[in-house]
Amino acid sequence: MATRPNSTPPAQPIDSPDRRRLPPLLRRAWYGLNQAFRRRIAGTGATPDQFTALRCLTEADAKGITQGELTKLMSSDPNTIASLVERMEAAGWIERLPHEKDRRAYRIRVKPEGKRLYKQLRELAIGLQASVLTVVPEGEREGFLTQLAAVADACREAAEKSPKRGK
Amino acid sequence: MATRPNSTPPAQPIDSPDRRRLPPLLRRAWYGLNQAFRRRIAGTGATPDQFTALRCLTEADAKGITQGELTKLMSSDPNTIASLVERMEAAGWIERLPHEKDRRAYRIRVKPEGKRLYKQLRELAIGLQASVLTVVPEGEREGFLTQLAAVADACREAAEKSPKRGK
DNA sequence: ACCAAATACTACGGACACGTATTATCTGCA
DNA sequence: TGCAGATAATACGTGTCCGTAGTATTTGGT
Repeated sequence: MATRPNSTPPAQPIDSPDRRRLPPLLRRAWYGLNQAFRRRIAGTGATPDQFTALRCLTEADAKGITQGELTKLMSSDPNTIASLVERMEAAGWIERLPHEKDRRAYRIRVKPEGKRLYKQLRELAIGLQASVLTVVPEGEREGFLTQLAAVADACREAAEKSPKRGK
Repeated sequence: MATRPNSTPPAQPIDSPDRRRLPPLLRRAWYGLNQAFRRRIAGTGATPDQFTALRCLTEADAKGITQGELTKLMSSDPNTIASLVERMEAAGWIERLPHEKDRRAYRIRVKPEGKRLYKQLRELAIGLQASVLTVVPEGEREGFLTQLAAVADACREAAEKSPKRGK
C-alpha cells in the first residue's frame, strides 16, 4: 500500500480525489489556518476575526472608518460586523464616535488598549503565515498568491452575481 | 493612477497590500465561494455545509461512515458535525444506524431523498467551481491546486501542532 | 422644497465553528 | 482479569455568518 516517503505525513494518498478540488481545499486551508491561529492567541482573549478587524482598522485608520467600510475590508456582512464591533467596544479595544458628516454612521477608532493588543497578535500572525507559506517554494510564492487573489476576486464576483433577492 | 487593463474589474488597485497576504486572500476566497454557493442553492433548502456532508458521505459510502470519520473528511469539529447530522436526519436526508462493532458510534447512511438532493446540488457546485477556476490559466491550474493542497495541509498541521490544552 | 430610492445601522433568528465538560464504550497493558 | 487512558457522542455556551425586516438619515431628481 503506497509506501509513502517519510516526510510530513499526508492525511490521504496523493491521488485522493479531494486533493484536486477547489472547494474542499479552500475549506481545509481556511479552517486549518483559523484554528491554528485561534489556538495560538487563545491566551489573549481575542478571536481571529477580532484580529482581522483590528488589522483593517489599524491600516486604514486616520480618523476611523465606518462599519460599512469595515464590512467591505473584511469581506464580511453588515450584521456580522455589527455584533463583532459591539463585543470589541465592550472589551474596550475600540470606540464608536459619531460621524461628522453622516448621522447614520459611526467612526470606529482603535483605543490604546486595542493597539497594544494588535501589536501582540500581529507577531503571532506573522509567524504563522510565514511558517505556512514555506511549503510553497520561494520562487513560486508570488505567482501562487497572484493566482489565489484572482480566484478570490472571482469568488466574490460570483457571490455578487447571485444576490439574495432574485436576479 | 494605474490604468488597469480592461479585464475583470479588481476591487482594489493591484498593489494594495492585501493582495499579497495569505490570510485575507483565503478569507475572501472562502467566504465569497460559500456565499455564492449558498445563494445558488437557497431554493433547495440545503446549506453549503450540508452539501459538503452529502458529498463526503456519498463518496465514502459503502456501509456508511461514523460521525468521527465525517468530522475528519470535512476538516471540521465533532460538535459541529453532531448538530449538522442532527438537522440532516430531521430533514430526512440521512439516517443513523447502530454501528455493528462499536456501540458508541453510528453508521450514517444517505437516504434516497438525500441522494436525489445531492445530485441536484452537485450540478450547481460543479458549475460554480468551473466558472471560478477559469480565472487561472488552463496550463497553471494543476500547479495552483497542488500548491493550494500543500498550503491546506500545512494549515491543518499547524492547527494540530497547537492543541487546545496547553502545549 | 419635496419625496422616492438608496444607504448605515439595528433587531431577530437559524446554522456553523469550536472550546469545555460529561457519559458510554473500547483498548492496551500489567 | 482489571483498570487507567483513549475514543464516539452529547450537552452547553460564546462567537461568527448571513438572511429578512425595520428605523433613521442622506441623496437624487423634479
